[in-house]
Amino acid sequence: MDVDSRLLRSFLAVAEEGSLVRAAERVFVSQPALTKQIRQLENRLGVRLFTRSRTGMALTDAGRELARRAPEVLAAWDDALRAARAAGRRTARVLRVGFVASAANEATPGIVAEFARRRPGWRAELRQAAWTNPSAGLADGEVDAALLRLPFPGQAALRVEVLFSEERWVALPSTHRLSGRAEIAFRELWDEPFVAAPPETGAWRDHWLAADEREGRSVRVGAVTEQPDDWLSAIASGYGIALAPESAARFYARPGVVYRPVTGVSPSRVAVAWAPADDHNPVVRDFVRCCLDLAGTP
Amino acid sequence: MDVDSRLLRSFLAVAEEGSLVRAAERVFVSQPALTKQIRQLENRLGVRLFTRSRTGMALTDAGRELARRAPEVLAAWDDALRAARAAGRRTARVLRVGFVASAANEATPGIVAEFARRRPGWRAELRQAAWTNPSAGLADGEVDAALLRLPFPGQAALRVEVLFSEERWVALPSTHRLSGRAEIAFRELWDEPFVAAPPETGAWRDHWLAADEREGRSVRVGAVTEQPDDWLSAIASGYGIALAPESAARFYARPGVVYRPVTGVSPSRVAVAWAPADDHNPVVRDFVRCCLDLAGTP
DNA sequence: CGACATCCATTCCAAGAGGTTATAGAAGCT
DNA sequence: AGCTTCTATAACCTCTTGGAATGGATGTCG
Repeated sequence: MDVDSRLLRSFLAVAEEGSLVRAAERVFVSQPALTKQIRQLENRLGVRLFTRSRTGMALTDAGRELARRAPEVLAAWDDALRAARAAGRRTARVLRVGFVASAANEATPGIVAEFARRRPGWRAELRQAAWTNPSAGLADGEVDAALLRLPFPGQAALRVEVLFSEERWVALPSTHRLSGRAEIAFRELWDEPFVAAPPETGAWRDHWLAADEREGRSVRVGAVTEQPDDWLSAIASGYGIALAPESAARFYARPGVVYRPVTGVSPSRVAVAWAPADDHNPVVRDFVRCCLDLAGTP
Repeated sequence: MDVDSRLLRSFLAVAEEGSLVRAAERVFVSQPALTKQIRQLENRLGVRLFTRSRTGMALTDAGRELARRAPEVLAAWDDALRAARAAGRRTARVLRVGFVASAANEATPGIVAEFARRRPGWRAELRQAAWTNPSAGLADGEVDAALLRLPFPGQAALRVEVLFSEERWVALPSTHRLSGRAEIAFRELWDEPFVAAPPETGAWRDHWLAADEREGRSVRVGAVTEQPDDWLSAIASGYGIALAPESAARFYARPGVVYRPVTGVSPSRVAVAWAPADDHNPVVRDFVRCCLDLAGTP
């Protein structure tokens, strides 16, 4: 009765999409591969899970039953694996800290050092997350704590402590007509194309487009990027401009890109976040303490 | 984070046995295969699950955590698959009925026919179970109902209705010194070697050895078999004798084996059993009804 | 003290699972 | 009729996985 959990995930994707083609691209495999996976699952169960037709794949009774139960099974599964990993980290005395690129700043090395001082024997392991993962792996248990920019999707389900605020500047190609200005009013940028984060990052994307500080005007998106490198390239190549924390001017300097202060946009806030399950985890608490203590003293 | 459930089962086996070699034979794979499976699981989790030594495999903290959670995850998994299968059978209008070989009798075809009459469109599917599976697949959800001999292991967790009683006879090799007798007292057989069911069948095995009707004397086991064919062969070859229901004389006649009435042993009881979860399942209830109605009328 | 037994790890090889691309086939839509 | 949009199939390739044999380390026993 052994089934790879990937089969169940594929099954759920097909069940939810109602189509092999759509599910295939969601799960990042080809459509024939999915066809085979589903058939394999059906054979192993000895039960038809879908009725096929030109209009797509519709669940049978058996399929509906499986689709009803599969999510919690997969969740329990992931939980167990996560718990094992966490236990391993505990004995190895490693605290995993995720961060999104833009949250890196001058205080970070100090925080890590201070943590090592307060927790002898422990080590903070930093892992950078792509922008498609706006909670930096906290939401799915990949890390124990995260340094983030607010707001981010899933924020409500996590504990968050704001560390400091930082002005938002704008990153321009050096060839841009405004690149010579010492300071720019945000309203001058309303009609510029922007380099944006992927749509699935929701509120986070909107924040960096300052979507709600444009007095209702819509945003022109000139490019979508997932990583700092691509982001810088896109700006340098003139696909668009972008808001960025002031510190990006130091951390993400690159020929062809200039950073200028912007007036008329709210500042950005950097925070440390952790899972509610770790509220009483002394190691996580210590790390958060370090962050708060060092936030103001770069 | 996809993991084949087989990996988890292997992991549990190693965790429980504390040894790759022993776990390997329990899971029916070679030891190198298990070595690889465990390492694969560890790599995928990024955590050591065992500390290796010549004395065996000892769980790490992470391993202990996983071992603690894995069983219920696997159970939930199996439950979900079982539920899907059951749903499929429901729409296909198939009732699966397990039976152990010795419970087959003259009434069985009548029961199936009567069930088909009462539930038009439905079909009872009979599946014979090996003696190593004394609940005939009911305990693990393979079947919806089962025809069994009492007592059997796991009986307490199931619903049971006795259908009828039947005398126990003895099956002897035709060359046996007592084979000419028309009737035999059980005490005359106390010192004979018996052909027995595998040890894991517990109370069921003891019942057919009449272990508690020997006034304390221990049983000599001449052979262990798992299937009727082997059982008959073992008797015919003189490895031992065995108690059997009277109807076996008709259902399992074979040259070289004779059946004789025995006095001094209690009769055997045939029952229909089902899972408590199906208490209100009208189809199962109907089937049970058919069994009860036809039990007395071969 | 040497032969042996008992672990787990490693190597090599064969078989199979599972993926991809290309294509077929069915059926609605314009 | 031609086009689109589904799923199914075929052909091919790669990588995984399991088995047998073997190695290495370490107790154990005569």
